[in-house]
Amino acid sequence: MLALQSIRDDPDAVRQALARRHTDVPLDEIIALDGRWRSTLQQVESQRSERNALSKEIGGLARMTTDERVARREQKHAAHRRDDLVARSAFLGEKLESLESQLKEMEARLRDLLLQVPNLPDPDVPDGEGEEDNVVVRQAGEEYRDGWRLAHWELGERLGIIDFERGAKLSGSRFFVLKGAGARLQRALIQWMLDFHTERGYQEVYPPAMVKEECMWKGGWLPKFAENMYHDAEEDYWWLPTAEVALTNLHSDEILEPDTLPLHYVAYTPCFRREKVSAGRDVRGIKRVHQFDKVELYKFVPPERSAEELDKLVADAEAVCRALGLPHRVSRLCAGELGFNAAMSYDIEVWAPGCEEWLEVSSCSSCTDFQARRAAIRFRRQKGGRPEHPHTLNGSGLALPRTVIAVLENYQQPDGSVAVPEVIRPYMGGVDVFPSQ
RNA sequence: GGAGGGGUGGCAGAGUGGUUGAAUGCGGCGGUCUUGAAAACCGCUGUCCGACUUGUCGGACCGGGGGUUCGAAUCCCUCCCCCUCCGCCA
Repeated sequence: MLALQSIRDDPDAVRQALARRHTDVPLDEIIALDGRWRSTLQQVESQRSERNALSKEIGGLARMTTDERVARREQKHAAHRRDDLVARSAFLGEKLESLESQLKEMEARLRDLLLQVPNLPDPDVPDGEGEEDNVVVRQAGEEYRDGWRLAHWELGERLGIIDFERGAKLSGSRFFVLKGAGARLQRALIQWMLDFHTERGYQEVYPPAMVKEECMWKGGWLPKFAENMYHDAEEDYWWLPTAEVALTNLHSDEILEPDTLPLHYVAYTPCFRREKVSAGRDVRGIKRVHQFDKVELYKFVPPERSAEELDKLVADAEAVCRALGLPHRVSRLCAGELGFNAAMSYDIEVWAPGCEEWLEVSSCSSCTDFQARRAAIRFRRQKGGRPEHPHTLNGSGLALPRTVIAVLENYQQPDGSVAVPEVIRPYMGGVDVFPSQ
């Protein structure tokens, strides 16, 4: 959520920044409504102030009428005056009631509008509308093709480690079953990644996989992505589309004490997405599925450190690719490609030489104070200091099924077997190759 | 799922429907005293919103929402959460 104050201060700057996203935002309605809201608020508050003063006086008079020490005559006088004030207060109350209900309506509408506005792109984000405008900032390894490599769906089936038919039998399309060494490989990757990031200073977190609807609003996933998430029909449970939601909300409605920032978290969770928006795309293989696992990195940092921390976050995700020996590239997203919460993002893609495409395995973003404001997360620099909103950053480190794809396709041997990356072997119980069947 | 108990400031804990943003204690910050520290004493010590002379004024907040009333932390309804006991269960 943007600060209303920043829109008031410089509406044109906000308008121009949002225009770079190429989406419609109800900014004019917000500005107009805010003006009406403030003038109504002033009326309401001055009337409340008047009523409070009357109440105080009524209270004093009421006490006089029952006080034995007060003369009969004066009690009578006080009672009259009290009745008079009560009548005035009642009249005031009626006027207030209608103003207050107007005010409430405006507040609800204003909030509703404000929640639809995405974050402002950082000035350093390149212009552009689509994927083709993203800027590759560095690449390690080649986008190689050598003819004989199988795509993971074929390779996985031949090795007996990915079972699409049974996945579909259990749950339908876009579900899969991993077996034997495949299941083991994914588990090994998860465990290795958690250890990897923990050693680099992230604290491991195991959050719930279902959260309240409120968390989706606070995390910036509602209202925009309602179509893409699963939720319980009877109870207020929403399945995580990413651990990011849980991690954002870890500190919602909190004021963090001095010296608690920065906070670096790493969480492994399953993630659930409807993929309604992408219906028909990537239906083969395990690239785009309804349930997948992900190791997520998340940071809460003081605003002045977010740029530096974003670079480090990207570096940490890249380090995973490097350690696994996967060809990868990093690109800075253009303004039109930024997610709703993000002010700046880098995507990390690994090369999959079997299906011959770049796979997005991580998207690292700075959400500036946007999520923190939505979720009411604040911190103090010193004891008793003014609370401020921290910046929040998130990124995958990495998304699993796609990493599994990349490992299988990059490490397959001409004889049909698949080697296990060096760093993963200790987690595979000594297995260093999946033999061809 | 059944029965009962409870949600008040950073914590503990008061609070007959009317000068209660809220007693008191602890903690924290500042000061006096002291060579220094402790003790003692004194003062300060929440969050959000609005207005403008930017320092002050006003408003809101006692789990959430609604109601009664001239006026609600206090009364009523409803929801949520926590605790205890019983049942069930990985």
